[in-house]
Formats: sequence, structure tokens, C-alpha cells
Amino acid sequence: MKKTATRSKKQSYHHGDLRSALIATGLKLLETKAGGEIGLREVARETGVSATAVYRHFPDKDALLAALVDAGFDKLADVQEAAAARHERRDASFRAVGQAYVHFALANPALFRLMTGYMHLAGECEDGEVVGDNRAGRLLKDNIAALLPADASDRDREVATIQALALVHGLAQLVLAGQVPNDAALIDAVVDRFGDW
Amino acid sequence: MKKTATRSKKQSYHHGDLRSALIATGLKLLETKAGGEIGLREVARETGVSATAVYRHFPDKDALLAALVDAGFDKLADVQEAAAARHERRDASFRAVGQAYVHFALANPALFRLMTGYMHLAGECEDGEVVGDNRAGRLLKDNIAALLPADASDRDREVATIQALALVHGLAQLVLAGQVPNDAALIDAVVDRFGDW
DNA sequence: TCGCTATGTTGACAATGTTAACTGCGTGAT
DNA sequence: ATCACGCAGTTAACATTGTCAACATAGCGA
Repeated sequence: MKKTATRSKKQSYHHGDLRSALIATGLKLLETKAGGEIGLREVARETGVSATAVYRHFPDKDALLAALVDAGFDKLADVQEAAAARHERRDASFRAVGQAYVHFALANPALFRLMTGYMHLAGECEDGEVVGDNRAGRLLKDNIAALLPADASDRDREVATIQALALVHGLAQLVLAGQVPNDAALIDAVVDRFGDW
Repeated sequence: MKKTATRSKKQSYHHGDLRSALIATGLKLLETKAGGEIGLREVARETGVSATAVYRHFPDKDALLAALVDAGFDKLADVQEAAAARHERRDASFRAVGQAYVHFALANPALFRLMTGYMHLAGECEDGEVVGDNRAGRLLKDNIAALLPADASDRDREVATIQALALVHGLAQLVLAGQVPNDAALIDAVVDRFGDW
């Protein structure tokens, strides 16, 4: 009764809460390593645990990566909500959310690449929904709804939502791939002038 | 002098032209296999050659994949030029090019995923250029230039070019990832109404 | 206290990317 | 015409990876 009784959760069992620990070291590895994939054994090794222990918490490697993808989208939603809260006017808030998307991708390249590569494992959109019903998706749709005129049709809202999401998503990936120069002013201009012409 | 003299190029040596053969089977494999990566040994095996023979033509696996990416962008430029040629008016041609981009991605999912995943290996954009100077990039810039008013600034053209590319690229990837429904009418509407609002 | 299950371990297997050592066809210099 | 050399391929081996099966053990409930 030396190690268990003092605190309720910490170090309760062999490792305590391995699932969270694996995700944490996975995110840490993605911060460090710039390019290339991430490995199941690598995550286990860095957590100080044997490779097969991962299978007690995830059915296979894809499930582990999917958990990392989910964690990444959570972090993304955090910075997006923070960016939105920094503005009063709705259109400024909307553009800030889009810029936050791109800047998050540039600040976390490996994580973002994983997120885009395994996006299909993280909450596909339901039939009839135009975009996944996660935190980031709701935030986007709310902002779009507030921006469009009141008499806009549902189809208009769908199209505008998809356009906005595709714009920031494609822009982030193009910059990350080196196909568009990594110039903050240029990036902000591309997002700011969404809907011109 | 039995087999070599008759024709100049074909079957000149052991295999003839292995480099092209590897790329061809690589593309064929990408057509067949829906998801997942492609393997160096797999390509070699399907070509009927030993794995290490690949290293006579490509320094490593990434170089082989980069060649497949290049071939993919060539095929993409083909269908885009064909789509552009089917229209008279410049704006219709521009939108057809964008739709061709998305439809190409949906028709060749594995190849497109490879292209986006290894885009950084395929001709990064020079300093000062807003987009790579390949066939697809030139086609896009020409169309944009023809669409914008004559008094538009260079910065305007840059921003519009990046917006158009990011829109179609992001849209293709979102549909492929299941985050946007695979609905041809919806996709065409999203591309068609580029620049509204 | 006993035993069961959740959680970890070691060992093994097939497959992959890559290197090293080897073989032989075909060409170019003599 | 000869012959040596280099190109284009081979087999063998290695380290690493994802995954499975068999085994060990901690800690909770009866």
C-alpha cells in the first residue's frame, strides 16, 4: 500500500495510464521529427514500454495514429477558438480562424501531415452533412452562417462552407509542400481576400 | 547479332528499358490498389525483376516514388489541357480546369494521395514564384491572367492564383478523405462559384 | 486468502528498404 | 577480331517494422 493509496489515479497500475502516455509521446515525437512517418515501436520505445504493450490499448498501428490525429484536431480547435475570441467583428473572427488553420499547419508540420494523411480514420462525415461534426467543423459553420446574408439558401451555405474549408486546407498543404512560398503576409492575404472577384 | 540489330531500342539489353517499365507497373499498381502505400519490392516483383535491380535506376525508394509523382502530374496536365480545349469562353475553360483537377483526384485516388504526400519531392517552387513552373502551374496561371481585369496588380494575380489552386487541391483532398460528400454536382458548384460573395 | 482478469513481457515470423559481393552481356579501344 | 571493362542484373544478408502467440504478474473482488 505504499504507492497506490497516496493518490487516486497516478501510477495506479504497472504504468498508470499508458494510453494517454503513448499519445503524449507520439505528439512529442511529431514535434521533434520534421519529416517521415512515425512508428509503433518507436512510440513504445520512447515511452519506455515494450512494443506489444501498445496492443492492449489500440487494436493496431492505424488506431494509434488515429488517436494522434484526433488529438491533433483537438489542438487545432483550441487555437482556432482562441483566435476567434480575439476579435469582435464576425468577419474578422472568421478570417482569424482561417489563418489560425494555416499557421497551425506550419507550426506543426509533421502532426498536420499525419492529420491529413489519416483524415479518413477520424470521424468521416455523415450522409447529408457537408463537413465533419467535430469542434473545428462546427466553428467553421457557425462563422459562415453569420457571414452570409440572411436570405442565402441552404445550398449556398453548404457551398460557402466547403469553399472556406477547402481554401485553408489546400493552402496549408501547398505551403507545407513547398509549392507556395512560406510568406506570412501572402498567406494572410490569400485567406483575407476569400470571396473577392 | 540476332536480337539487337533488328530494332534499335527495344530489348536492347537484359530488360530493355527497365526504368520506364518500373514506372508503368507502379502506375498500374496505383490504379488497382485503393488504399495504402506502395512498396519498392512490390513494384520490382510485379515487373518480374529482382528488388535490388531498382537501385540501378533510382537511388532509393523515394526517388522511385518521386518519378511516379511526376508521371501523375503529367497525366493530370493531360486531362486538364483536354478539359480546357473543350471550351471556348475563358471563364468556362478556367472552371473546367479546376473541375478536372478534382475529378482526376477522385478517379485516381491512390495516385493522387501519393502525389500529395510526396509533392515536396516533385519540383519545389523557386524563390519568388508563387507556384511550381510545371505544365499544370502554367496552365493555371494563364487562365487566371485571362480572367482578372487588365489593371489588376501582380499581387492580385498571385493571390488569385494561389486561391484557385488551394481551392481545388483542398476540395479534392477533403472529398477523398470522406470529409465532404462525393457528389459531382456539389463539387462542380463549389468550383464554379469560386469568387462569389 | 484465492483466483481471475487486465496489463504487461519475451520470442518469433513475415515483409520491407538497403548494402555488399558476385555474374555476365555487350561495347569500344586496340 | 580480341579482350578487358563497365553496365545491368542477380543472390545473400542485415536491421527494422508491424503483428501474433505464449507466458508472467499485479491488484481487485469473492
